[in-house]
Amino acid sequence: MTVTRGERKERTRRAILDAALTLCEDSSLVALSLRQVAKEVGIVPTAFYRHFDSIEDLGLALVDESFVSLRAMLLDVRRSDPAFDDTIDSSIDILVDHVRRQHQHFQFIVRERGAGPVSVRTAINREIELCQQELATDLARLPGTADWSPEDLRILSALIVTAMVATAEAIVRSPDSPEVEKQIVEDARVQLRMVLIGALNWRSRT
Amino acid sequence: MTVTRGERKERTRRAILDAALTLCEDSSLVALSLRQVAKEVGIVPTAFYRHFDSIEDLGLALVDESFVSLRAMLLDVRRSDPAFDDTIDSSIDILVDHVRRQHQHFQFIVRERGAGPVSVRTAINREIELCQQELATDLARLPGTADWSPEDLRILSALIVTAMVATAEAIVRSPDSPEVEKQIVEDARVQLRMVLIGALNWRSRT
DNA sequence: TGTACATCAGTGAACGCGCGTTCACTGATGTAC
DNA sequence: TGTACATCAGTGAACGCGCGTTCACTGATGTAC
Repeated sequence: MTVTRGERKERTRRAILDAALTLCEDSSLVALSLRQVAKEVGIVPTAFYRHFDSIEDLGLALVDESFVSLRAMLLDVRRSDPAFDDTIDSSIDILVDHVRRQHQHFQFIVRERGAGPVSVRTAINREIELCQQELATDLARLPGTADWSPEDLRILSALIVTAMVATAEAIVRSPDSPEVEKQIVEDARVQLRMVLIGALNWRSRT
Repeated sequence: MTVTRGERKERTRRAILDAALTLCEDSSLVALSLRQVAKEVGIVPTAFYRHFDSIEDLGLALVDESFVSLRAMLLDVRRSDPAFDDTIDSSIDILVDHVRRQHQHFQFIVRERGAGPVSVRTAINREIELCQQELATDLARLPGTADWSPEDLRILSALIVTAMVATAEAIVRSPDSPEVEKQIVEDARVQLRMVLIGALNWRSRT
């Protein structure tokens, strides 16, 4: 006995998750059928139920998994902490690198956030809100934001997250052309600089 | 004869478009069936074909229609042209007013942009790109941007469009609570101010 | 104005297909003794 | 170590249902004379 029953089950579960992510590259979870997933994995449709209650349940598992990889990225960003101006470049580099390597996860998040089953949408939006809050506490440590109100930190954080999500979306959507991607990344750098220049010239009103 | 055959046909077509928009409030076009639409309208499924080739074809018609109302909004924004600081407030007021009144169109655009059939996604992204270009030429007329490069105008325009789309998304997604909406609108104002302050302190490098 | 014919939006039956879900099952893996 | 039993991931047949699409049709509206 080289592999246990538990290991085999875990492998099939993994294959189901991967198949769903792959099938979701072209369309949304709401257009995905249990039978399509089973066929892609190479199991009989009823075997699906040994692992998930429904496609929606599978979707929630994919949300968890996707945010694990996104949080790993945010941890990388937080760890790198050089001089101010480099922070922008290195943060974006880390984002782009993760989007490229985990493009299925990012694509899943950005698409299902608006289009998925209600429970999946809710779960994703809650996670993104948490990311915004974490970013806000990070921003509070930046020089120049000492006297900001929590409100303004929250608003700036939301703006940055929106811009970065849009950047990730653009990369994921763009054809695999290095030039196009380079342009998107360069645009993101400039946008983030504009936002931070605005922020540093911003007078908190409370 | 009070109504002509052409008028009757137009009414049914209108009813199909409205039914599709209503059914798309909860889910995406890719999860919408021809039979659901027909049932909602009160016609037999086959009658659908007198008006559209497919759900995808119907989707493209909805894209056209949605951007007609969005362009009407942009025209309103462009018309109102008072002092600089009021421009932000009045522009956002106009946006919010349109989102509230045409919320089906806005919801359709933001959801199907990422989740719709490929042709629908492509059509929406092309239209949004046009809006960005138009905004860029508007921004060029603002005081302080005279020496900007076309590149930087384009990038700023993209950032503003991203932030406004996110605002529209948040309004459409939020419960019909006046307080929540007020908060979203206030956040959008602050974000736009931050961005423009950043922009005016931005030195174009070409 | 009246009649005979053409148009065409909407009808209703029928089709084959993929769907989610049920159920009793198989046989390899795991466990107790 | 060997045997007898339990577990359970995956099987395969079957179900009723909604799907897109075909086809021949109806009957009110429109047009030509």
